[in-house]
Amino acid sequence: MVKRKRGFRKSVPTDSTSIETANKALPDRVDEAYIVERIYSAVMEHRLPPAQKLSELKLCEAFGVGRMRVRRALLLLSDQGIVELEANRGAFVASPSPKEANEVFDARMVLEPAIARRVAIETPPEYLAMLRQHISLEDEAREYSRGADLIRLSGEFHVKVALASGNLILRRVIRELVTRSSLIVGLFGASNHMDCPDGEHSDLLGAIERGDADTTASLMFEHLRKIKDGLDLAPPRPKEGDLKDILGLR
Amino acid sequence: MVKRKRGFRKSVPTDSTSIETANKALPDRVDEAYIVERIYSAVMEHRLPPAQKLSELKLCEAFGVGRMRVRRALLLLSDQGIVELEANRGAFVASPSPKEANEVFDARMVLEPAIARRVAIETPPEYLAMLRQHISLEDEAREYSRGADLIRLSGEFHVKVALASGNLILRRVIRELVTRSSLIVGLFGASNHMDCPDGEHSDLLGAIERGDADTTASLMFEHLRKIKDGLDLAPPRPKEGDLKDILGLR
DNA sequence: ACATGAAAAGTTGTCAACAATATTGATCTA
DNA sequence: TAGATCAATATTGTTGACAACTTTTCATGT
Repeated sequence: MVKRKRGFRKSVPTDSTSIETANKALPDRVDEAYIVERIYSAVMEHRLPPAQKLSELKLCEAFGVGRMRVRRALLLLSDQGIVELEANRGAFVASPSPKEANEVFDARMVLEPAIARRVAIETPPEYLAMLRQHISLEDEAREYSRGADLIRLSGEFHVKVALASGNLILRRVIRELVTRSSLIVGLFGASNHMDCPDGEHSDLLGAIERGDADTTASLMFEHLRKIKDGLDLAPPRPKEGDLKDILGLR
Repeated sequence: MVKRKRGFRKSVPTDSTSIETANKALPDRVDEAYIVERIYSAVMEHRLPPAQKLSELKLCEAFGVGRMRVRRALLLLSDQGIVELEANRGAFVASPSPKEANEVFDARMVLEPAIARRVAIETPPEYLAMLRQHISLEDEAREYSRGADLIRLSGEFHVKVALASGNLILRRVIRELVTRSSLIVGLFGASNHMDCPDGEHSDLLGAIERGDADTTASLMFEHLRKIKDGLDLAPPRPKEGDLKDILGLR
């Protein structure tokens, strides 16, 4: 993405923030890509809620970098729809409208079945092992009711399926959509949070392993449809101008 | 993408560059998105060749903006694989390796048939009209042997098919891949440049109009395969270490 | 108490100067 | 002449200061 050669971070703050919760040791060289990755992760784990303000100063302190790095990272994130930049107001975690949410899931329902079909047709065995292992992680998280992990793992499964195509472009596209979906589920997720219904990932992998392309594709499609149907996208959140309607003053 | 409110460009140079060849009037507000769009276009029209140096100073003069804007635009472009940033050396139009070229076309052959199928199943009529009109533009360019236009139009057709899904996310994904393909064709295009063979776009649209989803998908797949087969991706360009091999000094 | 509006504080946007690195070109040597 | 060395030049990377804008605070008047 962006190459660089030398340099040192200047100050490693010891306090933890909502992004650096894990308090991992920062890498020697913190570049834009690293900041983007961490924010990606935080969104996937629902640690960064939609509309959360991302102050430049706070991010600078959290990552121990100058403002330039942070601004570049935020620009990249905004280009991917994870962050929204408002002029002179700063950066906020994106808060997709129902319309955008629809678009994201619509896109996933077109793309992911095609990718899954392709994976079913031809996959290096090491990827199959990876997917099996991933599902066992999900089972574990479910068994011990570790909700946060389960949310993240459910999303990551879809990214790993795309990765199993061996094509990093496909992985990137799906990863972007999955991350946005994570925000959407956080916003519109119904009470009964069946984000990724229990056995479905396993069924899907079964079809892949059998090389059953058609079943794989339709399982993926239905899987996504179920997730989407589990959302409450009905009421387009009111905009400023709708105040009269809301107050019944028409 | 990025919002802003007020401001003026400061100086509008009158000279034309390889990017601003058309010498269009610059918009009142030149933001990153505009610069990105113009470079996109220039790549699609093969006016910017692979490995072309994109000097910050030249771009600043061409667009009449400060260095910051240019750098941000270049960062976005590099994130999309259109531009490569080398530390302390600057920005260059990307020059995909055969491996990357393969990955791009591989991704397209997975994604585009799925998108086209979806378009065949359900498309607003205004989009169908748009596609028909586009094809007539292609015919015209072919008839009058306007090669540059034909190249650009051939790529744009694929973007418009994605747009016909009504989903801007899908359009964006395909646009990125088509632009990269344009670089690839420029690099590896065979002598007999059958970039997008004559009647194929028309056949494809026919299947879409009939609502024949399966035929649409397979026509798109075969169409892309033909383009890819028309490339000469065989010899992975030698890297530094291979010099001995090349010179037969093993 | 409430609303209004002005000042203050805080945050983001922009720019210009400087530092670090790469490139060019001249000079010298074999 | 070819190659190497080193200074001069040009380009990119980074930083800090300042300008523009937003938000908050607080005083004032009704």
